[in-house]
Amino acid sequence: MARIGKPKKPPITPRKVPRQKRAQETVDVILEGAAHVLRTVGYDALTTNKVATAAGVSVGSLYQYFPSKDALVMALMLRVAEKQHGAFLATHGRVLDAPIPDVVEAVVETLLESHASDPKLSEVLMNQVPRVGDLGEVMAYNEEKLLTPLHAYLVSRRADLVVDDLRAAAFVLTHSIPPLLQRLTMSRPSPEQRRAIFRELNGMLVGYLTGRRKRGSAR
Amino acid sequence: MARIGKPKKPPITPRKVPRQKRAQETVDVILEGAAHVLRTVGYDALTTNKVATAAGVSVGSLYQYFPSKDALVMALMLRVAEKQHGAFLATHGRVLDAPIPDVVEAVVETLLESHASDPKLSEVLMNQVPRVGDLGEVMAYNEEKLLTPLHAYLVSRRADLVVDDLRAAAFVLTHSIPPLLQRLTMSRPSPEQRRAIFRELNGMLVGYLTGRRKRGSAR
Amino acid sequence: MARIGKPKKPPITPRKVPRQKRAQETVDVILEGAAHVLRTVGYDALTTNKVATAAGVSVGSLYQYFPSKDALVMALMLRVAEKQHGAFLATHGRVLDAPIPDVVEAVVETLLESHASDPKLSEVLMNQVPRVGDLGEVMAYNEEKLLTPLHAYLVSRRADLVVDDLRAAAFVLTHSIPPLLQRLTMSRPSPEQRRAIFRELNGMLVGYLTGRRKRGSAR
Amino acid sequence: MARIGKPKKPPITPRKVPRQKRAQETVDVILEGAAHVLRTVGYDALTTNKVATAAGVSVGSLYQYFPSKDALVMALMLRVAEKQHGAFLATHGRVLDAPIPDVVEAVVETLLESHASDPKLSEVLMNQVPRVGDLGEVMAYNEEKLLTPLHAYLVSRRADLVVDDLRAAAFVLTHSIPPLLQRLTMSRPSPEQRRAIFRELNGMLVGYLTGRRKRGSAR
DNA sequence: GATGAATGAGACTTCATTCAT
DNA sequence: TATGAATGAAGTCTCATTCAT
Repeated sequence: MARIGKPKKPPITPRKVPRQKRAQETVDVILEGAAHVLRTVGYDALTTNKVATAAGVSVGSLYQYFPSKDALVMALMLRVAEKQHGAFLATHGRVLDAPIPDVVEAVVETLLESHASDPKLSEVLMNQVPRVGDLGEVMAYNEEKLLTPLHAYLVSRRADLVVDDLRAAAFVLTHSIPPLLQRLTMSRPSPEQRRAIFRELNGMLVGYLTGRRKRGSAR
Repeated sequence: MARIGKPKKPPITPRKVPRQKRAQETVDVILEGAAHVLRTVGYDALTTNKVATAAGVSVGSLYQYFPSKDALVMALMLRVAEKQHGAFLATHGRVLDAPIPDVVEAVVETLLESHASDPKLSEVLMNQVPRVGDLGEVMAYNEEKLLTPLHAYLVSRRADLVVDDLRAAAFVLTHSIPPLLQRLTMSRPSPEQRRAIFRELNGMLVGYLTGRRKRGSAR
Repeated sequence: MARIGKPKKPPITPRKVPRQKRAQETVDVILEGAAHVLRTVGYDALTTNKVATAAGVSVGSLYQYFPSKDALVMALMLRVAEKQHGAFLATHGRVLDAPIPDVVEAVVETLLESHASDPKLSEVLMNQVPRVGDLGEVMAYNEEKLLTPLHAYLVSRRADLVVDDLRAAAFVLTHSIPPLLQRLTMSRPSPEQRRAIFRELNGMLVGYLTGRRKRGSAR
Repeated sequence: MARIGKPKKPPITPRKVPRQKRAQETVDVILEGAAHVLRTVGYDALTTNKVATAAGVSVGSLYQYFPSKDALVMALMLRVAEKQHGAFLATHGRVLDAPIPDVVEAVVETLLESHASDPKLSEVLMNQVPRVGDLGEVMAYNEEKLLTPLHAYLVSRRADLVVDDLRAAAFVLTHSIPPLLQRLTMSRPSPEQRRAIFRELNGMLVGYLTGRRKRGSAR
């Protein structure tokens, strides 16, 4: 009575790289459709047919480029993450040599804004997509992406910091700030609340890194 | 692994409150079955039939006590959260009057341990259960539970703190520390790594709250 | 660009052995439905939904007992083959000690009739079911079933035979007669044609085995 | 492996007769592609796209020459059958006047070898292609092709035969020998087994036709 | 109350065929 | 004429939930 396990999820890597312009457009259109469906009905209720309809293409076309529902969602996640990471790197690069409090403020602001630019999509991606299998790996990978440049930055500014273990510090920052900002966005705060929390967070980080509570404060 | 949109969205409150001992036992057995299935195959592959089998009861009996799959998972989540919250409250109550660094250390330790007691189940519950609908509300509610006692605590120790906005501070702490600890557990760190990160986190929190980097440090 | 092969056909062994009377009835009803669909539209156009409808049950019930379309067809093939084999064994047993020409005639007659009793189903089973994978193995197995008793019979009557290599003879007979009879049935011969061919075949076999063309012929 | 009922049942005759050399080459290339795919993955997994890829042309081009998948497979079957029939006719013509045992041996040998030249393709064609609709007709037609020359031969040698009903005899021979040889090839026999079976078969046929067990045997 | 067989909507995915470029 | 992207009907199979026994 051979009982056979679940039949191997379909692959998740893109099925074919679009070569023609039309094909690339189709891919874009599908991803936009996926984003729309995700925002509208969430991950669980997303179906490949809904996405195809929303994108104005046939399911067949969708499967031409994405071998499975999860491959589609993954591609969208990667695209979003790339955009967010790009924003982070840009800001980070711009303020590299600024005083630490300015860096903290700019970076936190940027991270916050990357959720805010498409809050519903971010929320769904963070809260509804199950962190399992390939999807889970991609999410973990996306979160880890902050770690390396952050650690490098801490090292480069070591002289200005009071932190003992830079690697551990990078871990703490990488894994506590983004979730916090995500929950902040989710909680739809009033502008005052937002500002207050933003200020507290900045204060905590600056104090943690430099030992000083505030810009120029000698306490 | 087709996740199917629930057809009718049945009620989510327990169908009947078990009054008799045997009934309560059945409920326990079912919840243990659910926990087992969750640990074993994850949320997506959990089916009510698997749970019933794991629990050694029939699906029919399961539906006698839980009107839907979500009600079942929710009940389990509540039970786990209650246990974790109880541990938090116990620790918190025990150290109420201790020096702040001791409180921080004790509480962080407790939170960390509540994942460690059943890591696989915690992981699945945190990472795979979609935060949507009733389930999402329960999860948000569980996370928020920390906020009130934490805020009350900050108020009670206001004199010892350098924090400006206690409510905002409570928000920051409530929503950054648990995710961090969850990710720490997930990353299966070596004991040294774990200790280092633990130390950094404590340092950050104590510094943030008291303005002093370390216990007794005057810096 | 990982290209992944076909996603492992679902298992083909029965999913559960029916324990209750109702369940056994359902299984029977489903197999009858499958036979009906096979006769009506053939293997290629058989769908699990059509079978379920024809059987008056839901697809779900079908999948409760047969994990895939091919498992269903296979179960039916086994059932049919068993019946045919039973008929063969009965006849064979009955005439064991009769003169060889009588045995040949009786056995050929029986084999021919087992196609004739449900010619359309036999035809579909023989001609449309692809002999691949598990299905192919079952078909080969069914064909081979004749070999063993036939060989045993030849051995037991060795004294009366002029055949050199009994094993090779069994192979030749096993693999030439059934296909011939199947094609005979398929060709919807007139009774005279049928009788003529039947006579030729018997003549060929008796001559081959005994060296004599006809019953009592000394030629 | 969903076999999908063809929606519209398009015509099955070649869409255009290739007049130009280049077109004929394309047709050849496509048929070779089809043969390759058949050998490699079998009939069920054959898709027009796979064939086109294997042939190095586009699907569009394939449909330029073959109006449907079945037309394509049919064309290939006809081509193979023609080759096999040609070999049979050649041998048959060559030994027309030889002693019957020589004819039997030569013809059986030739038939056996026509499977052996491309065994995998033969196997797929015989075992996996459903004998339905046009495809079924072509296969039946291919099998029948032997009947006419065989009957003519028997008539021409009537004087040397002990057979009563030449038409019935032709039917028996036509429909029993090829399937037997096909199963012999399929069973991958050792050379000895092959020879033994070959000998038995020849013995049976010669005995049947001439009444003598062996070449020159007076028995 | 318990059991577990039955239900059936609906998800995912494939692939023969078409047609704009 | 060749190309290959697009189409979409249709098939297989799952699983939350019900209900007769």
